[in-house]
Amino acid sequence: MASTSLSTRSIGRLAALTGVKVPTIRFYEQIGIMPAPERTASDRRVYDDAALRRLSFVRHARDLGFDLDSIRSLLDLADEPERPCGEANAIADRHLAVVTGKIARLKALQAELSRMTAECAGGRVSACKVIEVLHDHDRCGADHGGTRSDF
Amino acid sequence: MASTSLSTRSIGRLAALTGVKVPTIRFYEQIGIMPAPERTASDRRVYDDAALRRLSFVRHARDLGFDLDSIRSLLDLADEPERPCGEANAIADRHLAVVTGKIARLKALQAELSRMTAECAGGRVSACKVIEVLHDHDRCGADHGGTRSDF
DNA sequence: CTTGATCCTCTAGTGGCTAGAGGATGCAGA
DNA sequence: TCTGCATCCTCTAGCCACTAGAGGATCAAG
Repeated sequence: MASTSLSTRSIGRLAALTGVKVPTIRFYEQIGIMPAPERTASDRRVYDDAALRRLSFVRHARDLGFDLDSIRSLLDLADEPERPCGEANAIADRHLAVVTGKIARLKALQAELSRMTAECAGGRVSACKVIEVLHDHDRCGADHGGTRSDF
Repeated sequence: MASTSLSTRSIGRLAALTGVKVPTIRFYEQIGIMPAPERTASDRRVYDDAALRRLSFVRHARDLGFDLDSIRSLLDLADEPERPCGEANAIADRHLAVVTGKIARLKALQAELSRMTAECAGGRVSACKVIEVLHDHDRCGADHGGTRSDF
């Protein structure tokens, strides 16, 4: 195991170290993702190394697109090394499926959008393929039937 | 020109025809995407064919991932067929670039996530690749440096 | 001592809806 | 005619993950 340094830092320093913005750190504290840290006499937050590790974890998970609820579960798991890791895998798998689905939908959109813009000759709106496709969905390739959900 | 039928319908019927939910139609009216329609004596909304066409347009544009601000611009353009369509094309092109960027980022995430889950042997959390990668970003393939933005 | 960076709390806004309260109206069957 | 349910109305609040700004205290450098 590496030596555990015992330094502390302000919220701004923590923000710089992790790439998480200062208001976001306070927000994470408010919603319980980060624990309330110690304070100086003048009420400033002081973060220890555990906080630094935890926030880095959160940041990396957010970078990978996990929502804060999943991150809460992953943090709980990370705190108990003896538990089996099936749950962590399940969370990651679920997220992977979501990501894969999004890619598929976005690719369909990409195809449709490039068809739209490629076919437009650049005349007047009355002859514009972009507007036309939007007006008359039958002229659109794919069937984006039900779920708009998110992108 | 095709014959313009002169039928009308309730908000529920309009919702069924377009696939846009009733509260969403009211919301679109509130924010000015849809104009305030005529009302019956008992204050119920009555939609004509122009409203039906406009809402279908909005729905298709949303399906393609355009945000409501872009849709506002596209609606303005669609209402003036004599204007040149360059602006419509520009909006679509900008959106296409956004979509293409999202696909690229999501593919990187997909690769990282599947690597994470594939390498996990299914033991305890202490040996879990998923948790490990999240803890130590250096073991992660890609560099998701700055922008988390949206997914 | 002054200046400017950083910190504090608090509220409100973003996008694009969705959910629910609390009530009025409309329409079909018994 | 009554009953009951579907649909409609307005209004407010909530969702996610932040972000922005007001209004003020404190700190560190020159």
